[in-house]
Amino acid sequence: MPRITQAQKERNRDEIVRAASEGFKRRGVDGVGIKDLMNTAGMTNGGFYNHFASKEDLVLEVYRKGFAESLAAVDAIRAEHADGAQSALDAVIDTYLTAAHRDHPEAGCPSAALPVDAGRHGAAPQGAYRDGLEGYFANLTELLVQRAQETGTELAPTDARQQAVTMFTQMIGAIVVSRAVAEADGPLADEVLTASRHQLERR
Amino acid sequence: MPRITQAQKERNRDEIVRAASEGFKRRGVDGVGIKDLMNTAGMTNGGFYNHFASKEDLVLEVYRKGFAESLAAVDAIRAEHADGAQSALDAVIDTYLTAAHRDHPEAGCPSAALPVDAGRHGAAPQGAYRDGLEGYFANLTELLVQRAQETGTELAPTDARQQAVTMFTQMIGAIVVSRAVAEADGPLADEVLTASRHQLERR
DNA sequence: TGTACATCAGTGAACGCGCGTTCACTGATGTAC
DNA sequence: TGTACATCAGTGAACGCGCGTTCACTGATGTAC
Repeated sequence: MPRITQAQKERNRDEIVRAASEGFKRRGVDGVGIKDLMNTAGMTNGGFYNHFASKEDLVLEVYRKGFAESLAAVDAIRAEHADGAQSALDAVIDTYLTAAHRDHPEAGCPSAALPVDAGRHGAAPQGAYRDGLEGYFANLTELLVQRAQETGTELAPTDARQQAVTMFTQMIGAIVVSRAVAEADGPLADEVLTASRHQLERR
Repeated sequence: MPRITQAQKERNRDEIVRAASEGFKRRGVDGVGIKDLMNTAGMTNGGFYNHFASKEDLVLEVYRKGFAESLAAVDAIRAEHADGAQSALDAVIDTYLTAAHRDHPEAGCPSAALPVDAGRHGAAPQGAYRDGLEGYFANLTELLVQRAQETGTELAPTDARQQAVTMFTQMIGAIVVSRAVAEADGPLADEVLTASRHQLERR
């Protein structure tokens, strides 16, 4: 059957990255093998190395692409809520801290799905994680500053930054913990999410 | 050389659990093999099954014992700071959100080291994680109620509980994220910890 | 207390298995004329 | 535009390796008398 079109090759590559992104976020980097990945993408194991030098190579690309998509989603929310920073912030929080996000890590934020993996894998993925995290912090800092301007409140830039950092790490913590107990204790998992949502929106 | 004393057998078993606890918290459950574990504990691989039916069995015991120790440490802090709930709370926060805790997961809290592993492993470890988490929530709720009484502040029990939940999930989030970027960006990792520490102590 | 023997904790090689990676092979694509 | 051939993406078996687990073996411990 092969060889195939160059356009098809590109589509295949995208399919591998998509399968890897979902698999890694759901089961962890070590929880998904090349064979699984390639089968999910509609191919067999051997072809993998026509696209990537190694699994680690793919991991790096997944981190990069995952954060780019995730940050694009935040930008989309901001665009939808152009009426004010407050409603944009609430929308980000409400979108992030949902049972849907908890139950579908494969479609969710890499920050929440891969923090422990990032700490354990090589330097390159960790750098990508760092960059993505900074993107979130910067985004949220902007929104906090904007909100302060809109309401005429005083807010020093360093305070805005600090609030953004605590806000996002709290959101990550809530999702991670909620996922950890989701199967064992659904109500507790829900409580963790709603508690953080209420507390963050009351600020 | 074998057979050995019953007391020695018990000591060997403890040594395996200790090695496993440190290994699992540092490298994840899948990151440490039986051979590693047994060598660290001063034995060879085969003897493992004189103590445990399977690796999963050991995992469960590590979760249980890890949380028990971790909660005992919180109790010790409370005992040391009998002068007031405020100082006890601050001491818990200050102990939890340190670079030392971030850099030494093997000696730290299982809640922060294993949340993602817990979400992915069997039902039994997840139940142990849930129980440990509830222990922390209950402990912090008590401290918050006590503080309210001491300062004569109004605090509904449900509010105390919610504050305890957000407090602890935020602490977990801060440690997890700080660890994720520690090697790639030390200053950012420190910022994450101090931001949460300041925000939690200002409440 | 002393002796004879059954028990069983630790040993380390071996098991089957799945992993990441390699490789000879294939045949349709892309290219040169 | 048509033909001849080099390219190379996908195939799937095979590689070495480390995993969790099993097992025959060992010899000191614990026990029965």
